Amino acid sequence: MNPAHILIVDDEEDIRTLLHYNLQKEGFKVDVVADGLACLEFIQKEKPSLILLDVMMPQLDGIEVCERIKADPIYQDILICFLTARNEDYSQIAGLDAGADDYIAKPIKTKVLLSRIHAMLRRSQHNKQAEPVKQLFHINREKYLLEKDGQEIQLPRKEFELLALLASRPNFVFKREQILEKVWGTEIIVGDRTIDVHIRKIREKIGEQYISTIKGIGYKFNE
Amino acid sequence: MNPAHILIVDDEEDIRTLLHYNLQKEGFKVDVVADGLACLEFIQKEKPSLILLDVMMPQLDGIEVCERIKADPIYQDILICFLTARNEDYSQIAGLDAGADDYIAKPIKTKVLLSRIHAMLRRSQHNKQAEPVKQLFHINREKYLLEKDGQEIQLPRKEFELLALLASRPNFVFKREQILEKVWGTEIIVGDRTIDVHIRKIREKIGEQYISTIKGIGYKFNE
DNA sequence: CGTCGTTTTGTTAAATTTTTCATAAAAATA
DNA sequence: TATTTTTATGAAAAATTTAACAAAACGACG
Repeated sequence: MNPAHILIVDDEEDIRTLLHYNLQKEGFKVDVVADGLACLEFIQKEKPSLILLDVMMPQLDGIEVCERIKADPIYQDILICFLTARNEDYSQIAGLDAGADDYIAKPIKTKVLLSRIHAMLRRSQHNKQAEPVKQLFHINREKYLLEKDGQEIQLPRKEFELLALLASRPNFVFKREQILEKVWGTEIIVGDRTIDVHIRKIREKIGEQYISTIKGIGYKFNE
Repeated sequence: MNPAHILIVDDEEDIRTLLHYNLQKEGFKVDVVADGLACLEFIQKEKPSLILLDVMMPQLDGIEVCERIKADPIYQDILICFLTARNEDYSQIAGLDAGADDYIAKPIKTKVLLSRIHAMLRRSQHNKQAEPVKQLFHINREKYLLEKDGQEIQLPRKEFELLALLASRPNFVFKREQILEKVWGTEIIVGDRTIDVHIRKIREKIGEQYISTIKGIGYKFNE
């Protein structure tokens, strides 16, 4: 099993360095960003298993970031752990209500940190095991291609993004608006037929059975 | 949904009283025992949703109790939250490694306590939904389908919305106007027969027994 | 500048969903 | 019981939504 991927978000240089060092030593894949906005940008490219999120940050605070992340179905399964100053009781409350999975009070003790991280990962592991775990279908973001029973299938960018979105949550029905927002963004306006056409092209390439239409709602990727 | 059932385990009279009072006020079903052994005996008779477990107790300490509980598969899904003195880092670690789901440091602040309890319950709620069908009837909004004794039933949009509305409050009689307002909205005007027809289609798909007609008023979903 | 692959749009056809209507059946009321 | 009101049913019309196709617009690249 791959090592868990942890993203550290904190505005203080010292903390970033300390956490980075300790977590890497423990064998985790670690990335670091300095503020909330960078965090949101990061997860669009890569999806970490867990985010250590400082609450008190300039610009966009941790609570806000957490709410935005948890609001998006694609990111539901990213674990979020707040880092809070010891007496910020309010933050603790708001944070957990914002959907965080845990929080750790500063100053951070390494042993506690590691223990709680392991506990969180174990918990989420537990949840995942309930789901069927077969993947004969793998989206390779780096090479921009799709690996399906050994063969590699090339897809143009938009088709790739669309398929990647659907496949990111098998069986979840993505509404057309959601698809437009995720794949095209809010600025670019394209007609409704555009989605259909891309779906058809994808179906031509990977087979009909993987994507089904939910009429009046949208599309979903079948497990 | 029934209120969560919480068991308090602490050897200090004051703490027991305080927690009991606050949790009961919040609407939980609360029970109290004074030591680890009593706790183990209690859960053989009744299965609480969550145990607040003091770590430092004479005879059998919290860690030990926790390990024993989590060792038994029947009790896996009981949430355990430790109550620990603020600086017992060792306990925190050992406790989480023993399988606890969270811990709260003493002195306990009521707001923090409640928030964390709610967070834990919410998490476990979440997990349960991921698990294979427990309820024999579940409206799955994400997959946009109905799960009934293991099988998944697809419904067109209007039928789905209508069923979801009725099922959202079993045994509650929805008036026709209410149904129109909720499912169709106030702008769209449709004839009265439309509701009947949809009800019929739903009945065809899920069986007669789930929806009954209250003549002159509306419909209800039977539990 | 032209070519090629990608992306978007518009049109028409097909499929499905939603609504209406006429009539039968059931229940409530007088 | 007769009458009235309300709901169930079946069939068909209307509306909506998606698929399929063809063609235009776009963009990268030699």
